[in-house]
Amino acid sequence: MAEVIDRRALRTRKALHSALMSLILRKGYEATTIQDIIDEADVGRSTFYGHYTGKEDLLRNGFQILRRELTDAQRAARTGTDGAQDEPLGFSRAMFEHAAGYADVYLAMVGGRGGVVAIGELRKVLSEFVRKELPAARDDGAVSRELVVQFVVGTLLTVLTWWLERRPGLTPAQADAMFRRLALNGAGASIRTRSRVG
Amino acid sequence: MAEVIDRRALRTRKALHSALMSLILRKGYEATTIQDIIDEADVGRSTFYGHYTGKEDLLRNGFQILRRELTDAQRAARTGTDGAQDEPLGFSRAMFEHAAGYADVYLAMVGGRGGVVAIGELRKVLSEFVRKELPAARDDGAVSRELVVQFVVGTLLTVLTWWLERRPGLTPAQADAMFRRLALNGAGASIRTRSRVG
DNA sequence: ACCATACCGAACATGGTGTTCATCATTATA
DNA sequence: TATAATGATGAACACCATGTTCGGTATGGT
Repeated sequence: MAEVIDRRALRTRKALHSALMSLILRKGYEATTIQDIIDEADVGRSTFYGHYTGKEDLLRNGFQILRRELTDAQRAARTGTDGAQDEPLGFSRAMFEHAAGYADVYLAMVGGRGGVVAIGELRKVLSEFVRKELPAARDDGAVSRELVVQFVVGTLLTVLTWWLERRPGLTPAQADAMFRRLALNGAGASIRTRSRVG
Repeated sequence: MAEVIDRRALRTRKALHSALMSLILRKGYEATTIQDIIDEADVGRSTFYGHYTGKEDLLRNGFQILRRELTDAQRAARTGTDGAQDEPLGFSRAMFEHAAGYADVYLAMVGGRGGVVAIGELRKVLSEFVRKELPAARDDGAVSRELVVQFVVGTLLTVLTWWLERRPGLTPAQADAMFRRLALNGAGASIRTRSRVG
């Protein structure tokens, strides 16, 4: 659909996307105006509207790219080191690796800077992956399947945000380990100090 | 600080708060303009700016009220049914009860409708409560204390959102039970269908 | 070299913002 | 009940971002 070929158009779109990222990191999505974007990207006003209907459209468009990249990374990881592929929540490692490579982009999305739109889109993309990873999960009466999906996505975002904002020194593997521990076993072990397991 | 006494001022502030809530539920926080608010509340433009510096200020102000109410509900629950007070995460029950009573307000805050500001403020308030509840949690090398706090708050918001938006029929006690299960034990039991515990 | 097309930039109407001010209404209090 | 204080009103204002249009310019594909 709508194959873009002309170099000029590609140049413009890349400039707009990267301008938006810079501005989100600098002053947040909500506070960023289209005027800011076209100034930062050095692009004419009418040119912007020739490509996108507004800043929300521009942002959403970026997520299509992210989704593609993440899917590819997923596939690569799956075919690469086989063995760890059918672990529960085995998809997360590739995501943390990807986030390490594009830390600035993820940082722009996460933690409020990207506004409701960014978090919403990110949740949507991650939910797809999580659902794919929990195909046969039984819906035990206690906790519904969809709640489990939301819980896992929420935990993923919590660890991701905490990692990028407060412990950027950790390796993707370390962040992933914390995510798996919390998502699979909860925080009980870190909370119950005096009471026993039973 | 700044004791408000005059009935007229109270009337105006209440009208503005309730107008904002209605509008958030109807069209979302971002899309709501100050013009909308003063129209809905039937209040003069200059009157609005006499009380608040903008819509963000109005929203933030509402959270001070929420925090007070929640703290009171907390205290009441603690003195009322003693015995369950020192359970791990024992604060959550009172919160779910409170949310049931003010479902429309919570619904306006949660799930994106309230914008980044609302979620941020809600996180801040809830974080305070969670930190108070985990005073002596040991910082085992695996997962840092602050990450645990963020994880618990995130899980709280996940369950809260899911409850209000998709299962409004459940009782506060049922929602609370799901929260405790996920926060303390994780989703491992709901995910691992074929593999054993070891 | 040609032509399609992407970009430019200025101009425009529209609508929200935040402020000021003179006037009117309501309140607390004597 | 009279009065002084304070809050509410609504119109007017300059300012800025939005989204659209259009004639002219450049760069790209072939």
